[in-house]
Amino acid sequence: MKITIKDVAKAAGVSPSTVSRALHDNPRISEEMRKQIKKIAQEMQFHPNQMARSLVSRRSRIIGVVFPGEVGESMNHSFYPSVLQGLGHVAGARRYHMLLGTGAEGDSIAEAVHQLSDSGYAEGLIVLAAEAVPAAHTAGLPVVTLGHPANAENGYYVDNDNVAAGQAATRYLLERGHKRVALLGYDPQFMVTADRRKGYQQALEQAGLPCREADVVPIRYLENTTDEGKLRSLFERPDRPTGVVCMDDAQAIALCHMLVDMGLSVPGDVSLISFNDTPAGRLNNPPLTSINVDPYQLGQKAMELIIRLVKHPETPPTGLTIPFAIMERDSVRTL
Amino acid sequence: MKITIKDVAKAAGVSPSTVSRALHDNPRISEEMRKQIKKIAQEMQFHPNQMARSLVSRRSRIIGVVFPGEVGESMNHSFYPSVLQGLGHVAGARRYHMLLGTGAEGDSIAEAVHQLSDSGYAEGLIVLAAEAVPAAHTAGLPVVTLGHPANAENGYYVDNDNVAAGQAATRYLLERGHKRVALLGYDPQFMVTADRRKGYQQALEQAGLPCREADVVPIRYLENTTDEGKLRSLFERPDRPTGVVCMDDAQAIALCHMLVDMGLSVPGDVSLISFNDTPAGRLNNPPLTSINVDPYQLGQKAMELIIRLVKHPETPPTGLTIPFAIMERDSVRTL
DNA sequence: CTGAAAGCGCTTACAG
DNA sequence: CTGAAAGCGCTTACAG
Repeated sequence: MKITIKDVAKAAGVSPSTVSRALHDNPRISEEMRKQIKKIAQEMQFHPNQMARSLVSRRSRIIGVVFPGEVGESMNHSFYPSVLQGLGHVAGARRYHMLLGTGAEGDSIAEAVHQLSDSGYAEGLIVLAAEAVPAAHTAGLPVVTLGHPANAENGYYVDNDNVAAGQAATRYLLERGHKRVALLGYDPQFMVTADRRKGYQQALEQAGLPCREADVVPIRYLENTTDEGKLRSLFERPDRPTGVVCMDDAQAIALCHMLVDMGLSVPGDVSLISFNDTPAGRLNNPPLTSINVDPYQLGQKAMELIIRLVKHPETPPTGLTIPFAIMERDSVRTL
Repeated sequence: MKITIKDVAKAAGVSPSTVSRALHDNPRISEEMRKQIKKIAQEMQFHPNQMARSLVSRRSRIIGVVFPGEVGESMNHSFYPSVLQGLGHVAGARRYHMLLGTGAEGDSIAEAVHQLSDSGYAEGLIVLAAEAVPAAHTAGLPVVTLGHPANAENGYYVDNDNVAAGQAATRYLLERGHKRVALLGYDPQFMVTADRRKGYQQALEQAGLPCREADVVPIRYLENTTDEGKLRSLFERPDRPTGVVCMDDAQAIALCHMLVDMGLSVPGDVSLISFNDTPAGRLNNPPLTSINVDPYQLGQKAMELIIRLVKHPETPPTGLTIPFAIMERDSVRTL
């Protein structure tokens, strides 16, 4: 039923070897033979069986991709879709495929990695999280992570310089006359926010400003009412922050709503700068000044790196840093 | 280097056939032998080569998934991430993998389908769009689409009853005293919006209300200023609509901004009901009354259907309808 | 209950 | 320039 290389060989009156070579543009085949065979293969709608091909070549042209959290969950973040787009474009251009780390409900990222490497299909893995991936789990597959792992020297990764970004965001506010700026969304569990916090502190120090414990609000989402209470009280104080650096547009938007609800105006009373430059942030009122971390390029570079890596496993550890840009809009006021 | 079934056989002092059978829990192997072999395999960290396995079994346990538009692009829509989550959960539970339709910049959905089926890895395809997929492109692979194809009788698909949904949304407004309701976001290119429009018209007719051409605004996004102009003029008229059905929360949010900008209040002057029940819609001020089409379940059912289909290709054409629900919030006022 | 053999569909030295 | 043969790593009738 399914047509094989033998069928083509028979139809062309040659051996399977010759067909194989013709299809691969092996130079040791006469020009006309090659054309002839290709034409026949085309007519017969022959598609070489990838399984067989991969079995001998040891190359599947498949890269496994694992997302943090549950599959799709992280997708809601606008950051990941852009990353995926970057990954997809270079994968497509290089004729590679992406295999998704699926996983039953509640599976951890380690399990997804495990499952993907065990599948035996992927030649390499892209892990969209900086958490160290236990080498034992990757079954020897090369891995590139998005975000630098704890021991950056030994890893393959693509990342922003998040301490520089945190510093830049903070400085942006300081340079516009803000003396008390808060940091919203710090989560010690995530390297990204830890790095940005570091930059935040540096900027404060360099400006000779104190770094108050109460000013960094270590929450991730505003859903939690306890946390919202903490936030509210921060802005109820007479010496409230006049500027805040938010880890994500979504937080900034929620904060906006809260402030307006409290009778405070943005940027009239409080200026906001955040991260990720999302569509929602652009649609916000006021449109958010936000740092674009170039997720598309992060994705591109990650895919390029893993492809290089599967082809040349001896590639020395590599860390790529993608530049970020402050997108100036209307949520920051100069004092 | 990479350890094979032969190595395990040698270590266990049996033939490869026996190892294979033990690993597959073939009943014709003694209990102790099975355990023994499994233990050894485990210790040796043996992972059977999937390529070889698939080559003989003709089963890859891989389902190809193609998204509309460019890879990742559609992900920004919150609808697709949820679908993906549904797909991923059942795939994971059934030990299936998902292969993404990648594609170079600007590739069409047809090309993605083509590329995926040509890859030879996928046993079946899920196409997240209702556009008819030319059979010629699928190379005989079973396909399930999200959204009913033009000729629903012959297809395999999962969908909402979008005419009922359009009708329900419209009726929701009519029942609350609205006499003139507009429809925003109609795009003849998409079956979904065409179906909803049909439902909108039915609701109007059933209420004995006229269906004015000017009241259906056939645009997709509000980015386009010309379109915004058209919209504005619609609401500048004294007999402006008091209610509008939006195809998506994002449009409703943008419309909200526009109305506020025009000095109109939501829901004071204009009531809004939209589709997709997104996080952004919930965070909007006011929170949006929106129809949840249950994308997660759409994904689950689609994956279940394709898996059934690859196992039993003789399954007769099947169309699954997923129920929707109106999530009542604060963007609709009773007149 | 277990093994030897054939085969899945391709590729690639090895001969010629 | 082309073909016959061996082999990629597994599975599965076929014997015993």
